[in-house]
Amino acid sequence: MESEFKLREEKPPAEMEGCPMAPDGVRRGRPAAGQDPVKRKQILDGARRVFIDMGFDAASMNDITREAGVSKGTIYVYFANKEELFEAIVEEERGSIFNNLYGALQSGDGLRETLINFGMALSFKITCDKVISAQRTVIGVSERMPDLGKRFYERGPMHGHKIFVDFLEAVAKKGLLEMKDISLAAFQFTDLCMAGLFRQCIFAYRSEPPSEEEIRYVVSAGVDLFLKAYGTEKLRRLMGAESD
Amino acid sequence: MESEFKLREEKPPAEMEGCPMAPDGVRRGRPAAGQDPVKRKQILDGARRVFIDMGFDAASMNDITREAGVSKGTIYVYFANKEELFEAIVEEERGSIFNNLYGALQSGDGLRETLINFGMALSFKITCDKVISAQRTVIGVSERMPDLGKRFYERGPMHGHKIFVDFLEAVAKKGLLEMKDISLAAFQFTDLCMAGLFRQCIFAYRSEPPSEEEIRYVVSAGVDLFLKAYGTEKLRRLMGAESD
Amino acid sequence: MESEFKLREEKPPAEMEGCPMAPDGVRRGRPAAGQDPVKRKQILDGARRVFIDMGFDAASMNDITREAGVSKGTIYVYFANKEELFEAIVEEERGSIFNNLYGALQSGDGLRETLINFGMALSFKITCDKVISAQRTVIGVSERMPDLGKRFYERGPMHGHKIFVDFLEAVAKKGLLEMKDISLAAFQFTDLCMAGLFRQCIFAYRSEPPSEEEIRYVVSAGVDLFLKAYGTEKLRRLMGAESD
Amino acid sequence: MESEFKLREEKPPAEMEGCPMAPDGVRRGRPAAGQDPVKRKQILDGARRVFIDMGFDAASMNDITREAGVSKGTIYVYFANKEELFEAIVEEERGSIFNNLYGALQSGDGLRETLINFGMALSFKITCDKVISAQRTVIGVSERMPDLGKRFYERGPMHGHKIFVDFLEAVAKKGLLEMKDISLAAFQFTDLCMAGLFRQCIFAYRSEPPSEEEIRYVVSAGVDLFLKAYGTEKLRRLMGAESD
DNA sequence: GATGAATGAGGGTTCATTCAT
DNA sequence: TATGAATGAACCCTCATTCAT
Repeated sequence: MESEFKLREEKPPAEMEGCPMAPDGVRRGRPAAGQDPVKRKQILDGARRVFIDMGFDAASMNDITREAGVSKGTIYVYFANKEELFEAIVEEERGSIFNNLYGALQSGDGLRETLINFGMALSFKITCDKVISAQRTVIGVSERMPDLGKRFYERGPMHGHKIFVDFLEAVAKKGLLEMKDISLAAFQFTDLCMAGLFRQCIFAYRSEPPSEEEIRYVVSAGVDLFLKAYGTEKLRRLMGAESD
Repeated sequence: MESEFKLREEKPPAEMEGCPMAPDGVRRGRPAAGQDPVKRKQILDGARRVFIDMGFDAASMNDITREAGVSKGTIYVYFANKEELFEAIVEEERGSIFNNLYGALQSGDGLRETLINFGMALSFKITCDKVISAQRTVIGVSERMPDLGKRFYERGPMHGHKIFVDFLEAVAKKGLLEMKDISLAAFQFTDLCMAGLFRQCIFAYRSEPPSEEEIRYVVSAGVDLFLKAYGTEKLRRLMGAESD
Repeated sequence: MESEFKLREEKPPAEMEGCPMAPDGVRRGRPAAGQDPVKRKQILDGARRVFIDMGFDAASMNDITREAGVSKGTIYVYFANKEELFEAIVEEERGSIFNNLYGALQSGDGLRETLINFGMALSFKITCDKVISAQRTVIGVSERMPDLGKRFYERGPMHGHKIFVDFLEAVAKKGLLEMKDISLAAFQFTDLCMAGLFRQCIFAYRSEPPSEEEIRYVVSAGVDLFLKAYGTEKLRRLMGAESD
Repeated sequence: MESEFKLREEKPPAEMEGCPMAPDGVRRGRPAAGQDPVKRKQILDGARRVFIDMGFDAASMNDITREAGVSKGTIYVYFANKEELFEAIVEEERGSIFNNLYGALQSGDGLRETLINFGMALSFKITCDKVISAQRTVIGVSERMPDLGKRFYERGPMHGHKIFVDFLEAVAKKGLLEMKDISLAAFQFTDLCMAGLFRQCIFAYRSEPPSEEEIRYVVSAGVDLFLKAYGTEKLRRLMGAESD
């Protein structure tokens, strides 16, 4: 991503002399082959829709061409082949799903409220239609492209897991939680927040994503269970005071 | 091919009723079109390997032909088209995964031991290579064939869920557990038993399935959490006595 | 055809000993392979429907199997291959179309009436749905199987043509008609009787065969033309007397 | 391939309007998908040979590919499927057969000569090898694609029929012919001109098309019959004067 | 640099024919 | 003898990729 902008600032290679360039040194006119970020975005936007709706194999480059509104040849300038384009899409999706998912952990609210907010944000995201489709697409190819799935999980859920582990550690330090295995506790928490929901959505057992109320219900129950199991006496005192 | 004769003497499966059969009850002669269970198994076995390795779209009927060792035309005698063959595979897989998964609930053991045994059986099954591959295959098509995914979940995980709910209800009646929402508690339990594992496996973050020790560790922690949250005073007394 | 009956009377070959045979020497039970006229008829009846409805190429042996109610193998006992079966059908159809078509020429009626009756029988036959379909089927393969088309025409229309020529010759001898080229006159007559109709039907320009009134109208006009051109003074006198 | 450039400078056919075109009116660059008239012609030429030689069903797209010298995919850029390609061929053939067939009616010659010339042109055309093959092809599918056959007849023979009816009407107005039913008379005329020939050719009873002499013989006889039946006294006077 | 027409291998499916039963 | 399951070539059509324009 950065390289796009970096390249703009490099001195143009010799064969580019004669290319239109304004006196301010900013190149106008055509970007180098495969370097126009607008076109790249156009391609990715079209490809995302197609790949996520149909899956990797059922998506055809023609479909993508049509959806993106660019020519076949152009796609192959920006991406070596279907697979690389797909990988770029997956990378992008991962970002758009998991970035900004952990902000809830930084509110200064009480622990229970924070956990509920975080749990809901997580559960909402993971079970919403768009994201379920994207995950299906990734899972669908993970047998043949395990590295792709692995990278998706590593930079997505696993990255978030670490953030959450840090959060729990901080809370533990404050003496509000007591967990023998914080990483495991973190996994337990996230899975409690989606109890039953993730698999129901990913297998299309549910045709609609869970409602906000349902998510709140499941997350609340999960948080309660979590706090009952890992909350310290100190936490209980604090919360008792709070609710008074 | 030789196995044909061996198998021929087995009891014919239920769906063969109505086929020509000699008075002695042993079927003679050639089975009806699409009815030879040996050939059918051959096809299903080949197709299973191919579908589960490659996914529905990437699997070609030629691959299946080759893998099954039958001719292209023969497959179309037994199955109307690729999709029906796929559905048969999914149905079969579902059966082989989820049947006999809930026997652990019927041991007369103590509650904790029973839950651990059940949780381990479940977690083992769901995260083993074969089953992960199968689930990927189903998930991969659930966008375009939601009914297939739905049926898989309904007759697989959801069916098991109900069995487990019945179990929990019985235990609750004995006064050992106290749950406001038994169904939710059941989902929490199963997800706690696979805490983190399912998604790590399904996304190929792990290249190996979890070891028995790891599963035991996760399940034990999950059971403890569950019992701490839902166990009654009576249960605690019983367990205390037990562990003395 | 005759061989069927002949074979019945032959001494059964050695390997037939033990076959059921009544004391009167007439074999009961199974006819020799490919010799049972009932089965043959069954096959031909099924094949006729299929071939005539779909044409040679679009007809599948499976369709015929189903329509005839006999097994694939049996068909190949009676007919070496699809083409031979087709030829048998065409032969049969030819017979059923053109046999008994020339009886009208033997009525003792007056010439005009006889010609009208004959023309109508001809025109009716050639333009009725069943026969149009059959002719399309034959014409459709006449490029690739010219002999088949040739034989159809030769033994069908051409045979009838000769009968009609004989008729016209007899009439000419009676001094009622005077034709320089009787064969040409015969062709002219038959084509006048179907003026426009044949091609309209064969190309499906008409979706319905012509009605009896239409045929009568066309045939009457054709006969009038024909008689005006080839009728002698004697004929005119006779007909004048008749209509008085 | 070289011819491409030669032809490129021809006036583009009507259906090319809207294609990118330089201000000088000469189209530059590559034609749009399915729009290159050279390639289209190449495909049609190949397909025509194959379809007309083998009939619709027996013709394979591979055969056409080979005959046309273009790749399979290319055909499908120009034509949606086999049937549409076939329809295009039939349409083309119809045009090439029936266009310019009625010019003979506009010579200023005497009636008899005009009719003979027209009748011969018609008879020649309809019975020549190429056209017989084409008609067989159309007839062969008219059972399953009646609309195609209907359109062929409507825009071909039926269109010509109307032109001929107009001609006869004009002649009748001049008092040279007297026909109660001009349309029927027109059909009678055309069928007299091919008396016996059309069916003999279409059924492959004749392996060779009729010679010019034969056609002249049949047509002359047909015209004579026609004029004898429908000619007025005035016509006879005119013709008598002419032949003196 | 961008285009999209062209490619031809390979997709799912059907078919005439054979031959073990 | 009659059967119909099995065959595998060939069917129509789609596809990722290339390269002349």
